[in-house]
Amino acid sequence: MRDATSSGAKAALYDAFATSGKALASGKRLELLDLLAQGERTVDALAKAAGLNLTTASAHLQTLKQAGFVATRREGVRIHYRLAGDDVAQLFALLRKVAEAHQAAVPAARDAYLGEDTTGEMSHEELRARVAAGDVVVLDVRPVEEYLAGHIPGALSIPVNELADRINELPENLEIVVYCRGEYCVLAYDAVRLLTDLGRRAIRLNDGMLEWRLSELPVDASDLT
Amino acid sequence: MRDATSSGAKAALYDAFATSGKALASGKRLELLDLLAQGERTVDALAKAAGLNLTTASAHLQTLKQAGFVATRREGVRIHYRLAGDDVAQLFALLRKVAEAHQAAVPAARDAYLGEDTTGEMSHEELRARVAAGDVVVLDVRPVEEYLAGHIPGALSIPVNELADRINELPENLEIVVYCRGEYCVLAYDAVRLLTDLGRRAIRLNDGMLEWRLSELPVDASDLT
DNA sequence: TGCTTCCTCCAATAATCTATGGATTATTGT
DNA sequence: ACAATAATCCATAGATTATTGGAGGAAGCA
Repeated sequence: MRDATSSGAKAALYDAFATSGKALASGKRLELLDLLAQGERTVDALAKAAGLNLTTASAHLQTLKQAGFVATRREGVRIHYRLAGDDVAQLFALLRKVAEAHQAAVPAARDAYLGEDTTGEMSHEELRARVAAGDVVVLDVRPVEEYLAGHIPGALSIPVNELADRINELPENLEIVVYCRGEYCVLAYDAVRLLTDLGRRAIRLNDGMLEWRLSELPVDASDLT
Repeated sequence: MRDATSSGAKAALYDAFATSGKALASGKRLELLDLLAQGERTVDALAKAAGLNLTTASAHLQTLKQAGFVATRREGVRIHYRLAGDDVAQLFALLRKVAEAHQAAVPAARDAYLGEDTTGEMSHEELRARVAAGDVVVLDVRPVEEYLAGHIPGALSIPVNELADRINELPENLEIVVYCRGEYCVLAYDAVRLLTDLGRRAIRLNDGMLEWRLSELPVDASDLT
């Protein structure tokens, strides 16, 4: 008797966990999570950033909401989505880490997407020392809205697509430490390649904003216009 | 040009992560992961323990293998599956934690499955003190093969379904601290209810074997026959 | 009130996933 | 070589999910 009841309850519990698992079961949704880890966004902005039809993006967001991974906030006519908590970002980061560690296809796909890294990378410990020494400048190459939502204190903001035009904003004599969203974000790779092609000394930061936040390192949020 | 290439590569990378996400997208697979977190098992044993058709279990295990979550070892005619690493157990545990924190359905499903907890639970810190004081006995109520694959040092093994018959193996004067697989494992709940009904003092350990391992607490493995 | 914008809901189709029985492969024992 | 056992592979029916266009609901503004 109890067995019959409890076996249904057992399946219900595992299925509830699986509801959250399902949220991680689509590349598009993971892309949305990656964007949301940078800060809150409207549905429309998310759809554009992820290259999705508005309706499709909305549907994926509903799936994420069912899993409890995102929360919403209405502001006038638009609805802002955000991650429901740091633990969600942590789960997302761990999924990627485990996938990279155990799934042969990931390193290959990673290299194909990010391209070669000719310069290596710098740890945040080293960055702190070099910043203290006045030796480097930190550059955030994400879209401005993500910079505004939270960035490394003291970092300059030049989105990678404006970098060629605005390179004169960067001091010529310092090494440039570039970061973007996270470990698998292509922007910093592209930026470092561009900067070195233009004769600057540039290196990627080991962490993107995602890892930086999860390490509980300090974050500045601007409310610049 | 690079954009066209890289957008395909981008999707490929996210889809590779999603392959691992998909492994978490079915209640049955999560149940298999839960079992595998206790130690390696053959396909047949897993199928029986999870109440699955052998073919279905095999198919789910292939999905887990594709995600890189499990590894196999052949021994004669049978194939033993095991988790590919501690990080997989960690991911599984975090998924459950995040789901419970953010998904309203989980606490309800949890209570429906586990039943009421009338006694509360004991932390592993407290357990250590009580064991040192010779105040308690630790009881593992999982199936014997899981006990053999790894258990808390000094714990007795009486599977919950044999508990009523073998209760005389437990000292009468000590409080009994019961544990099983993990936070959502019903065995310890059932055992504590049974023991208290039979007039013993019994309490659940806060951790199951999953959490115990992940906390890097000491584990004994027997090679009893 | 009517119009616009942003988003969600609904319906339909295509694609994918789950579960299962039967066939196939790998290994062991006779 | 043959039979037996354990597991995977294959084909398929049924269920679930993804995507999209269009309708509908909620604010805000004229």
